[in-house]
Amino acid sequence: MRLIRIYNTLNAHFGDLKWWPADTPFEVIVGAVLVQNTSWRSVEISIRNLKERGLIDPLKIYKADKKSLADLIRPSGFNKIKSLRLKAAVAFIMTETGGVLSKFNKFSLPVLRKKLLTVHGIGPETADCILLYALNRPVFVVDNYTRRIFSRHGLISEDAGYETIQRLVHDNFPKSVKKLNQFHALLVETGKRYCGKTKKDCVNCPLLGFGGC
DNA sequence: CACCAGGCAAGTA
DNA sequence: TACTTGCATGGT
Repeated sequence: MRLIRIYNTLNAHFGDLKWWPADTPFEVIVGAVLVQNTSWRSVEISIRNLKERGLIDPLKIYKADKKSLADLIRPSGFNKIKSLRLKAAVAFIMTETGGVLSKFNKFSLPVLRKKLLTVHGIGPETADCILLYALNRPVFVVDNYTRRIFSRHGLISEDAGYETIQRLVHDNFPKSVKKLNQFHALLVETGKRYCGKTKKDCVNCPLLGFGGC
C-alpha cells in the first residue's frame, strides 16, 4: 500500500522525530489547544510562560484566573479564546479523572474520543492529538498538511472530510501507536518544509518520486 | 504590504 | 446540512 511506502520514505529521510515535544502528557494537552491554527514556535513561548508560573498542572489551571491565564498565553494568539478552552479542558479532566490522566484508561477509545469531542475547544484534530500523543491511543491525526500531501498524491479528493481521511489510514496502516505517532509527525515536518501553496515549494520534497506535488 | 501558522465555534441560509 | 466568519499574535 502507498501509505506504507510514503511512511518508509519519509521515515528514512527524517529519522525518529520523537513527538510530541513535551515533558508530560498534560503538557501535550495544553500544547494541543495552544497550537490550534498557530505556529509551534509561538506555542513554545506560551508554554514557557506557563512553566515559569508552575501552571502546567490541571488543578493549577483550573484555579487560575482566566484573565491572567490569557495574558500568559498571549504569544500563541487567540488568547482569550484559548484561555477559555484550556479552562474547559481542565474542567473535563478534573471531573473525569480528578487530575490523574491515567484514569482515562478505563474508557474505550471510541467512548473517550466522543467524550473529548463534547469539550468546548476540542475538535477532531485536537481530540486525536490528545488521544495519540498524551494518552497513547492508536489513532491517526489528520491535519491540513496531511490533506495537502494526500490530495496532491492522488490518495484523496481535495474536499475529503476529516473522518474519511482518518479512515483511509486506519484501514491501510498499522494500528501501532508508535507508527501513528511518527507518521503524523513526518507528514507535518514534510508539509512545513515542502508543501506550501505553490508547486515550487515542493522541489526538494523527499516524496517527489511518488509523482510530485 | 500580504499571507500563513500542527482549528474550532458560532452565525447564516 | 453546508458554507462563512471571527478569533490574535508573530514570523516571513
